[in-house]
Amino acid sequence: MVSRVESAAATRRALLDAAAGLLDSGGPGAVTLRAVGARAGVTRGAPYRHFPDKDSLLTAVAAEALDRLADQVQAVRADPRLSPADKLHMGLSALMTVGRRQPHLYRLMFTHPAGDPAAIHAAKQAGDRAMGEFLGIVGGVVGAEHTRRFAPLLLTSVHGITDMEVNGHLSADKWHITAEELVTTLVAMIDRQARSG
Amino acid sequence: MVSRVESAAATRRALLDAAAGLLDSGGPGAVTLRAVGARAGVTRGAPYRHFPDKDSLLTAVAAEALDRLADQVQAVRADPRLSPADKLHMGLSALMTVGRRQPHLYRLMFTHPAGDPAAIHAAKQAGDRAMGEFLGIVGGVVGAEHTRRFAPLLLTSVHGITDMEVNGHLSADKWHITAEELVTTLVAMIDRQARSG
DNA sequence: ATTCTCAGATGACTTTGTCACCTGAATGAG
DNA sequence: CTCATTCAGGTGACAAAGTCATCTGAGAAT
Repeated sequence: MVSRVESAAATRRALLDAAAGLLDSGGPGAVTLRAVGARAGVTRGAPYRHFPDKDSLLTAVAAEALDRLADQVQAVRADPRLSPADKLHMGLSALMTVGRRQPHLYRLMFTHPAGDPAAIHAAKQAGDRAMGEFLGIVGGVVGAEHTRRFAPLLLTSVHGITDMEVNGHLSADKWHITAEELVTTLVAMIDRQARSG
Repeated sequence: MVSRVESAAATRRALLDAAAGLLDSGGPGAVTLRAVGARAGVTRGAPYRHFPDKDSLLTAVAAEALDRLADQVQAVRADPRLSPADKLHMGLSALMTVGRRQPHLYRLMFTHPAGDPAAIHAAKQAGDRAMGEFLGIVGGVVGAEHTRRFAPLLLTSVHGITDMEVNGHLSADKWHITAEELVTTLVAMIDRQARSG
């Protein structure tokens, strides 16, 4: 026996999963409310019982992805078995992995959120949390006094590297370098800079 | 008296300008073929005489923007009055300026091009040219032997900084740092690194 | 037991991309 | 100069998709 709220929660979950699945497999163009509904086992109008509009649904998907990322980074940060350098590497890898495995979702995560204010706020909240976790990890490597300067640089740069790769602008043919090499170089440079002055 | 080809070329030009204008002022959602046609002084079906589909039109807009960027960077690179450091600064500024003044266009430029193969090819071509100019400028600063390593890093990083700023993920409130500071730090680091090791 | 609430279904409207077809003017052959 | 041709552009039509008004039936509250 399923209570009404349980059923509603399950549908909401199914809608989010359906939207994320369609986004992954077919890109933004494949995410239609009709397809989302069908995949979630409901009809085209049902999503409006859970989200004010399509944008809000997409933004909720982005918020969940950012939350998952924040969780991952938090877990890495809290793992006492890892060295600060390893934490940094794993944290950055987590970000790049999203870009590689779910390029459309990655784009959604870093696009200005749209939809109703509540959804937008949730996405920003999740993004801020993810960023906060990254800041903590970077701080463990370069020291608190350098965090303000280097953490944002590291994050934006790795995002740029990932974004360019995701969009096919990092073809190995022409650049003769991989995303990993770029990140390694960057981290080494920042590490050295923070150490020496 | 306007020959037929002149008229057609003018319409094509008007369509591209209209699409770019709508993109700038209203975002991707405002770019409908009907609106583009109206703004260009033709009707909804006319664009199909010049572009196979909407994606190809957008890709052509992106290609032109990339070409303009390449021209700008080329001009900077060729200016004998500028020092290598100034060229680098101006080249990177040109990129960031596009992001700030035309955020939607900027996104379009760095998104995987869609549409018919010819349009896609043109966009890639323009992108490659812009990249080549940047490579040249960076090479003038860090030396040819370091270009392969640092030019892509610089470009992807500055793109990431710009993209994050454009999408509102660089709020000064939380990061306590500006895009300019990030770029300055990055350039200084790379410069130092290339000089010493 | 009755009424209420709300998730979900359905029909309808609007916008938009796209295509088939039509039209008139510039062009090129004779 | 005349006429057939080519092609940019207009028009009608259709399907897909977002959105809303309305309806319905099953759980929840009284």
